[in-house]
Amino acid sequence: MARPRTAARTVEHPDLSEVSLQQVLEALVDPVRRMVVSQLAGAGEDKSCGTFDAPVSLSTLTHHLNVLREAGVIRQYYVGTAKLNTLRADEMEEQFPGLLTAVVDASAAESEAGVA
Amino acid sequence: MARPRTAARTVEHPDLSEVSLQQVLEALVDPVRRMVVSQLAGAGEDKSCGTFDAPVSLSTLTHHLNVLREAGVIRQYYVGTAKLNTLRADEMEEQFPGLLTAVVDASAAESEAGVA
DNA sequence: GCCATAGTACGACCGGCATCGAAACCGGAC
DNA sequence: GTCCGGTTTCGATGCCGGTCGTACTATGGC
Repeated sequence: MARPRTAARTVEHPDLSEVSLQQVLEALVDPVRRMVVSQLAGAGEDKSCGTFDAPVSLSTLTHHLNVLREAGVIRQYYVGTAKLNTLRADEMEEQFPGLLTAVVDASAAESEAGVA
Repeated sequence: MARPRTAARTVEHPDLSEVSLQQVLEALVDPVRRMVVSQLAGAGEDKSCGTFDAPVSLSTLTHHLNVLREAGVIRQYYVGTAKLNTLRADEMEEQFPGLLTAVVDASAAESEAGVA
């Protein structure tokens, strides 16, 4: 595969114009993935794979992160051994106005209600 | 079953406060159901079951309408032999602000782009 | 009463997705 | 070089939801 030795591992990210609404909705419909998105939105900071609080195994979590990345919801990049994740909130807002916000807000509202 | 003979057939609708975000997203993630919602939003008028343009059989369409109703997205009521469907847009907006709008708008934008 | 029309209920089939464990991998620390 | 922690890949499994056909019910018109 002629993998470059010197370059840091890179990750492919779709241009949001190539992502379908269907993909985004499928990405957001899974509760685990919505948890991830919520935690990213709430943290305000990038999180590495291992720092998510999700009731699944690590391999499953990796899968979910892949789905989110392919749907253009998150961006991933390597820093040393860690792989950090960040929301592509601004780009999403441009391509699907209000969508991510609505889901994150509703999700937050719901978990608040659950706590209260 | 002590089914009343004289009363018109009635349909059960959930209170939107009892509907979970999960349910709504699951309802909106299916392309056929999103078609239905888009057509309802676009028509501005109530549509009977048979008037939807969807690539599925009638029984499947009935199933989709049931899912949408149980998710609180649409309201159904009988008029003679017809069963009319209408969006619960206002209530949805209150319970899940911006969500339905974002999906419908994105859906419309996407199909426009497809046509263009 | 009888028929036509509109919609529904039921059961079956099938494909896809979430999930996991185990093994491989990679980069950095020592 | 060697080890380790973090992350990914792979294959297998199991479940859930979309789909359909058919049989059924209900309403309204004749």
